[in-house]
Amino acid sequence: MAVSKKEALLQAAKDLFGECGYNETTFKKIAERADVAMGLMTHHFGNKEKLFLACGLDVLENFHRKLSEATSCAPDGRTAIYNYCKAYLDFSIDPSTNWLVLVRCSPYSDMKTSADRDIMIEKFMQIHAVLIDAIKRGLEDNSIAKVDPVQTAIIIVSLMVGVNRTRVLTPYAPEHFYEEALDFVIRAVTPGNA
Amino acid sequence: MAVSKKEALLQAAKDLFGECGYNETTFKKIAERADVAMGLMTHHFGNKEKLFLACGLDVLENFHRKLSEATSCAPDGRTAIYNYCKAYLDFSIDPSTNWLVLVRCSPYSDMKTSADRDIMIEKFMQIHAVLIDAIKRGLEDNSIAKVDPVQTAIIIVSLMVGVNRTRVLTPYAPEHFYEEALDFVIRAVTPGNA
Amino acid sequence: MAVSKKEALLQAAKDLFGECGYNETTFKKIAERADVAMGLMTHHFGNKEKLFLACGLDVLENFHRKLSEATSCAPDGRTAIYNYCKAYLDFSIDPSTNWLVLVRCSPYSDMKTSADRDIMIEKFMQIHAVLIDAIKRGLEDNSIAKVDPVQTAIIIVSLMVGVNRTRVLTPYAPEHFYEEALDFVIRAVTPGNA
Amino acid sequence: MAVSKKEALLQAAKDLFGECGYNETTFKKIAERADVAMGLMTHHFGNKEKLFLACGLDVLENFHRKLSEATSCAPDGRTAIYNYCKAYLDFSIDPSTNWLVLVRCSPYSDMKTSADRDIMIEKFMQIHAVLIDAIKRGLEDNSIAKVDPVQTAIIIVSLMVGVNRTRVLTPYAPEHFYEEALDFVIRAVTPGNA
DNA sequence: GATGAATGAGGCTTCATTCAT
DNA sequence: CATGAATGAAGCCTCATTCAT
Repeated sequence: MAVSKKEALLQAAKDLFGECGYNETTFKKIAERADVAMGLMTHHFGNKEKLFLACGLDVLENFHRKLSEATSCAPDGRTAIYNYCKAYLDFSIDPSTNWLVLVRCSPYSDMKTSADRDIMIEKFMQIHAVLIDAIKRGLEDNSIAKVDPVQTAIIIVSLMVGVNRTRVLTPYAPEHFYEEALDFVIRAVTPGNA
Repeated sequence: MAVSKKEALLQAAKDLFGECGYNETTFKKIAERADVAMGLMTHHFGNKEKLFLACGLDVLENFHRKLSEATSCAPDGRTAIYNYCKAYLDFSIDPSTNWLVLVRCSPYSDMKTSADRDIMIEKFMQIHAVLIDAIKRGLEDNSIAKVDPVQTAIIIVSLMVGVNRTRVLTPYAPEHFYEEALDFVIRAVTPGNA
Repeated sequence: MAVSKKEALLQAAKDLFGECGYNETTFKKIAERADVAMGLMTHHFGNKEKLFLACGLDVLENFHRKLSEATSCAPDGRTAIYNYCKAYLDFSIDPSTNWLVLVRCSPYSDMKTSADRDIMIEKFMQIHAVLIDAIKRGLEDNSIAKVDPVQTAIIIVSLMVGVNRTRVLTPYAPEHFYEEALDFVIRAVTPGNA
Repeated sequence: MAVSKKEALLQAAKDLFGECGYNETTFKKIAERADVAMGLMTHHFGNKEKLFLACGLDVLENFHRKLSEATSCAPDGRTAIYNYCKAYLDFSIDPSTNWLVLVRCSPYSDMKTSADRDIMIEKFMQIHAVLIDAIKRGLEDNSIAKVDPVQTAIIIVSLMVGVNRTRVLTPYAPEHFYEEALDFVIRAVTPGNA
């Protein structure tokens, strides 16, 4: 068998959570798409929330890797920030990443078990950490203005969250919206602008 | 009776949609909190989605009014933009506004009827329009840099969306986060920074 | 309507719990026998355990009334004890009393919620109390031997439990088994036998 | 390996049937406690009911042996009866005997296959037979009153059933309850009391 | 307008049992 | 003998919605 049934299940779940959101994604839909029995889900993942957690973490891990790669190859801090944002936005519109899982489902609302939520929160922290490092690097090599790394990182990530939601959830995003957003970020951190 | 049963119902619904999200908010919970019969819900509002629509529009109308007031009293365009963002963020953390209705429930996921969704989208457009006007004013009175009003408005709103989600849904927001975000916006539109 | 649907539901549940035991009695079976929708069960009784509690208490209340009547009309304590045991055994083989609910289902095993179990335990205590009072009466009017009323009551009830189970659950009970059991009890409490 | 996997399975099953009852005891729980694979269950025992039968018979065989030993060493019939009851009650509160298997699970409700049930019933008959023999012995050596051996045996066993249930399932049993019950039995069979 | 009993489809989950390895 | 992934029927319960009063 090319992929195990467990993998097929996880992929089907990622697809459906991203397409339909948490509540509209039913065990039946997942089982049908993965072509396995319904009971296999609780067998492998325990329950719906744990399955969602597995999906979310899977996406976040790939995301984290992409962001790390993008920043580590940058020649300076400012470029690292740019690369981070670019990688973020690219990832968010690449259908193969199942990014929508994290947009259509809310780790903060759909996960009722606080232990599971904490795992997710921890993973998100790592995403922030990559950007914080990039900003610190920029401060050291003087490629960006003097800003507070943590505050700035969270604002930039928030901007990414916002523009991404605007693009994938609403009809308001104009052409070249992502490019503009990248400009906006760089403008805000470039020395001489503060 | 001070408030009509219909009003009590709408208020209970706004509270619960904001607290629990769309799916976890049931007719029974709403009826109990409003202390009315379940059947009164469909009687007055038709169905759950229409009730949610009524809640969302109610919040959005108050939101729109607040934003309009905030921009109209500004002495110049740049201040209008600042006031807009300030009013946005203030509104979002004022419990009496039931803002969470729009955060915990997604007009894009929870509303299955496209007609209802269109009404909501139209209302959101008006929110954007207020900021676009403020930016145009800033371009005319030269209080801001030369930017594309629509692009910039959507990016700023996206930033508001992002920082708001960070603040009300996650544990990542540091102290003075909203103030920093306001600075970030002003920095990005002030002439000489572009 | 002669009987309300809620009453029909309770009766069907009593019948089925007695016939099939707790686990083999399903919502579907009950709903079908009562000819109502499945959802009406949780609407009226909350959940399966609460429904079972309602059944058990209903049977126990009738039981308690029968035992009280039987003892109160006795001319002396010894007869009161006899009447109690007779009423107990008669009740246990009268199909219209739904006694089997308490034999086929175990209030001690099938009720997972301790609050519910406590309610049941309390009700059983009242059953014991009736016999304790009869024994005390016998001690006062000297119609029985000097025995400890509580100890003796619990042993007699235990005997009732045992002979009842033997009769309704096993194939071992010979003819006139209940009469023999009554003799056995009276023999053990009659003065001059101790 | 000290114990075979089959033995480990049987022991785990006896423990769990006694702790949780028939329905709450799942193959998964048993397999986990015995630390063997689930599939080994059906492999060795066929199905759940057969496994339960094996557990019940195992307990009953030990029980039968204990009762036989207790009566055979008695100097007279009355003592044999006493020893029987004492052994019964001692067995019922010795955790190592897994007696609870026969209390928490009902051979009459939980075994749907009548063939299996018949095997169990037959085994229970042997339990009765031991007491019937003791009573007959008492009639022969005049250590007890003139009673019908079968009737009396079944009543005494019923009493054992009842007091045992009172002790292990309910909170009603007072101190020295078992001693009192033994007295009660002896009082009822001692000559001069009838 | 107002009530809440009644409906029934559908969701998540459990679990004995099978079977390929 | 041993494993545990896989199955699928069935259970309990939820809940928006209807309707007679």
